[in-house]
Amino acid sequence: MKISREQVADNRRRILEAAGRLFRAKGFEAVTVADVMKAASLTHGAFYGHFNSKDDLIVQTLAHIVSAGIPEDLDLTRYATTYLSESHRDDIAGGCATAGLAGQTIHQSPEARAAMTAGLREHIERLSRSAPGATAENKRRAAIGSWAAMVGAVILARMSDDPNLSDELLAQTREWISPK
Amino acid sequence: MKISREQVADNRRRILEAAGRLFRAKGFEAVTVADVMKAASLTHGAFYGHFNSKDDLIVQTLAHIVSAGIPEDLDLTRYATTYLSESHRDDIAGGCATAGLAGQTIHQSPEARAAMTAGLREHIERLSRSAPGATAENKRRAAIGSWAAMVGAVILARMSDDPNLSDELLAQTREWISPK
DNA sequence: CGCTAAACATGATGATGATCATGATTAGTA
DNA sequence: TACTAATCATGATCATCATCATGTTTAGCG
Repeated sequence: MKISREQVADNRRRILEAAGRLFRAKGFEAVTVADVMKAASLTHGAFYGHFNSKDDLIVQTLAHIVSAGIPEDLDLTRYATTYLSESHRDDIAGGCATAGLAGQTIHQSPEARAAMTAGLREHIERLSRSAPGATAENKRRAAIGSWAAMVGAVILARMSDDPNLSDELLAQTREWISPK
Repeated sequence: MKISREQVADNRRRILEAAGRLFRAKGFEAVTVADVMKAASLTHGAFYGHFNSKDDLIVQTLAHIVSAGIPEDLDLTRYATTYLSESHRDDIAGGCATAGLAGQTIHQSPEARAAMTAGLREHIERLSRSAPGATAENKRRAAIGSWAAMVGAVILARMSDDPNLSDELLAQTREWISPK
């Protein structure tokens, strides 16, 4: 059965969406092509009509996730509060792609790293605008420092199997960031 | 051929050592049991005399890495400088296990997460002692905030495919941490 | 209104890798 | 000095995927 152009575009979108959630939830290696296609309500055979390979899917997915979802005008303090919330920590599949996938992307293809790096650069610039500081350089420093702490704290909080320690990591980092 | 007790103990040590380096360098999934055994100068068949499974190896390796190598009396500022150095960023196989494996451990067995959490708790306590701050609570906050930033910065710096951005992430985070 | 090629489903194929089975050697012990 | 069991090497399994091959349907075009 052939499918309409809109249907095809929607299928591709659903595949990328499903892949994004699954990759964040389980990591690149633990997710199979069949898993992704099933989550997108398709069969594994249809996959290669959309992508050249699983590596290709990873790159496309990263580009798709990373470019979307950054609020244009964000307040760093407010953003940090949301980012370091328990609900964001618990929403791995829907949460920040950097926190969820940066560690894994280090071992991926150059293209995948490039996609993530592009997102990282943009994110830092976005944060710099609303960061505290007199000079542009100070703002950028605050943005990078805060961003590193946010990403690190969420990763550590997700890794900890002790709920109290996990909560504390988020809370202390929240406090630690704001007064600076 | 049977082997002397010391030889066996040494073999096990070499397996854990090799696994530690390989896991950090390539991630858990990308490393095969045969890879590890080869790096330890043994054949894959001997593996199951030492460990029950690959998952078991992961747990033992994490416990082994995490418990070792933390200086008893460290100065937080000095430690941060070393941690956020380019040489540490580039030494993935020999560098900090938290930065190298925390992101992956989230998706591992409960035992693996427990091993990492134990190391994390100990590390935070160690850092708290030398952290700046009037009260114990302030010291702990500084330790957690700094540690989150260090881990996050190294992960992001390793992920970036742009050397300049990577260097900047380390340098800015270094500056961002110290003045507080 | 037919044609053609795209889009998907189904069912291989092939490689990889974790784990097991077997056999040889010898350290440790009686 | 003989015996036993531990340790390792070699060579299977067995399951899991990524990827490919083929067939079917039909959207979109002439």
